[in-house]
Amino acid sequence: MGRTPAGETREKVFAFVRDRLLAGQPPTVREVQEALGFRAVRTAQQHLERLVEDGRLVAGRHRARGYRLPGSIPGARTVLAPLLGRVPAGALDEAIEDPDGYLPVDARGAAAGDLFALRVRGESMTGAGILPGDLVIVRRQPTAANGDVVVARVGDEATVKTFRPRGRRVELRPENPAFEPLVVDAGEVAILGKVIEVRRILESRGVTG
Amino acid sequence: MGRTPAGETREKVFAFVRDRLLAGQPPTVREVQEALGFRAVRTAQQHLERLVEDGRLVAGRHRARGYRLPGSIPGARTVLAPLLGRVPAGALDEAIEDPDGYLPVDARGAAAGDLFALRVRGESMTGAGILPGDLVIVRRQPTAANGDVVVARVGDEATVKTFRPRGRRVELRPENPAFEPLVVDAGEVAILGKVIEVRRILESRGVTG
DNA sequence: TAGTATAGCATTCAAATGTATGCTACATTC
DNA sequence: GAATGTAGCATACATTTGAATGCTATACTA
Repeated sequence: MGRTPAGETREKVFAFVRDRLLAGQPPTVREVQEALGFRAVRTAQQHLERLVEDGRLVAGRHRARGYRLPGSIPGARTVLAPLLGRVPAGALDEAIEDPDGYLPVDARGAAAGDLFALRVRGESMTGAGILPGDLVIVRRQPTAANGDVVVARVGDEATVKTFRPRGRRVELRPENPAFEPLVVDAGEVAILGKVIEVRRILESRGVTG
Repeated sequence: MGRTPAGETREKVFAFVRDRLLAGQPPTVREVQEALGFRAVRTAQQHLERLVEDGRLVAGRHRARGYRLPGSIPGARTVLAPLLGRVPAGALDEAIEDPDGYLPVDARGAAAGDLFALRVRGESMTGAGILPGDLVIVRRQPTAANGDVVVARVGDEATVKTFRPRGRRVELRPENPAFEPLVVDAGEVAILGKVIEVRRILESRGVTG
């Protein structure tokens, strides 16, 4: 097999490895070989070595699937957040054990296990551009700042609302004039987490799972 | 070392593996062993086997770091869509070479290279829940169906609008009464793609770059 | 008390996988 | 045209890593 123009193949190698890494599937050298159509392992290996030399990849020595992107916690940028079918009445951990699927999320600044996703029901947040059926990505945290959009549980029901502390009480404010704010004692509301992203799927592709 | 209460250790094993998988770092059997403090590889291995039997994990045969969460093949359907800083006047491909970053997208039903992302400017689509600053995930396609939200280019400007064919003309309709629909000859408008997803980042985490 | 299932340990084997050696061929440069 | 750098191939080797064999000990149950 003849050679290809300078640098061209290497870009393809890098793109392949990068995509696999960001997708959470570190490739083996032989997977790179196969993906690029090389007949020799060594060829893929050399491309990877060059990418490491150029500082575009870093290699873990003798580690299976050991290539990583530099300057990043190994592969940790994109994580899969479990999509919970319903907000559980009990512990959140239990619901996470049996998700409806997973959403790929850029987790920069959030720990892997701290994220989950919910499907929004009702029109109480349409004023904030959160429509029924939208998916919210939530970072688990027990408190929130004034104005944060949070997932909170009052009694057995969990809702998405804007968080407004009112002294010893808490206002959970819908962003829709047709709905009434809910004001309860701080002790009666449990903050499950903060909404860090909203997604709307316009064309059904389902979710991974 | 004596035994621990039934099931307790297995839960820890599962939690460890799940967290590692969701973080994009599939563990080896020996990493599980070390993390749980087992003195024998076999012990970790057996726990993993049981988790597979119970259907809580799936194992790739003889694959290094081959354990996965069932029903989700992490990354297999997740691709990275390039985020274009501006809609290019010229060919889309050129802009894709130099993106502002990447967004992880569940690509079920779409080829990897067919997706890109744009940041929405202006308030012309607020009625459809698309706010300024939102990110739209776009699948490249030259045509669209009536009612699709599309990215279209008229002259040098690209906009996000609802697509309404009007015979030989095309109506690009904003979803905001404060804006006027744009009606032009079909020849004057180029459909760059269809918006298949809308995202809003409520807490700055940047985008994968 | 015997029986069974679970938890764990020590060790070995085999497959997967990273790494190295040596070679040919093409393109560019001097 | 020789030198040099890049691209690619075939193969061998070493480490990592998944999988297997056999054993001991504890808890629970019939």
